[in-house]
Amino acid sequence: MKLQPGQVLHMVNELYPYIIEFEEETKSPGLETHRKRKRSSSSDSIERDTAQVAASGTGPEPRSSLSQCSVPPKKEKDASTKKESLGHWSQGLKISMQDPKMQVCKDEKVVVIKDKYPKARYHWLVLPWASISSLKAVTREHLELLKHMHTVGEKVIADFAPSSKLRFRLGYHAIPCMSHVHLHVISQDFDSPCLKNKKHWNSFNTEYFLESQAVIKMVQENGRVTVREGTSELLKLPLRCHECQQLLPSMPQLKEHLRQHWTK
DNA sequence: GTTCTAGAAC
DNA sequence: GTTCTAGAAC
Repeated sequence: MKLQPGQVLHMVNELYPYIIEFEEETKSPGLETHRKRKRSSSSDSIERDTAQVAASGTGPEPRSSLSQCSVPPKKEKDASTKKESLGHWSQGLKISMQDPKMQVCKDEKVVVIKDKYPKARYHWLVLPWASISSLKAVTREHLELLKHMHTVGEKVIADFAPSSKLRFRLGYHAIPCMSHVHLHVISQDFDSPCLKNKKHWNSFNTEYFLESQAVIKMVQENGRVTVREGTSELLKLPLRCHECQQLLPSMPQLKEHLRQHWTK
């Protein structure tokens, strides 16, 4: 949907059934900082506006206005079948990273959030503000950004993990499910109820997990990130302990085995 | 990415 | 009979 000049978009907090996204404009890079500033200030004004709308609009007949807002018209079928652009799960990071409640820390280039389903005691994601869909889209232009993401990842460990012998790894999934480039910063205890299956395990404990340093080196030398053929098959490999290489026959047994490596 | 669950594996 | 995995989700 496209707003026409002068058209007014009314939204009511918590009641509006759609997610509002502002499409990235592909203009000259010189306008970038200006655009960013403009967007953040406009979102401020949107929050104020919606507060006013909600206060005045829900006064006399809250029930009727609520039902009007929350029931989407059925003819909007094409919006959901379109492309995976709006509320699709794979776009979840784009929404989480904008949510101040999710943000662990941020600077002018990146934001850090906690993984919504952490696979270890400490599991953060470092995301660039710039919209980079995946590692496939990464070029030498992003080299400094990748280095910065790594630095911020290490800073988060220093600032938020208790000073202990807890080991961390920083890296990317070779074939991520979620859109928007994100650096995993994950402690090596793998002590988490969200760690449930072979895919979870192997995505962090095979070559499916690309070390941040290796990715940086690859971009430095080749100008892009290439993923080996058959990488998706790595997720089906047998379960092997990352500390002692022992093979475990099932996830419950792997999780039980991992306990013995925890520092007590 | 997760949830759910049929049926394989034990 | 119970545990566990792996594939569908409209």
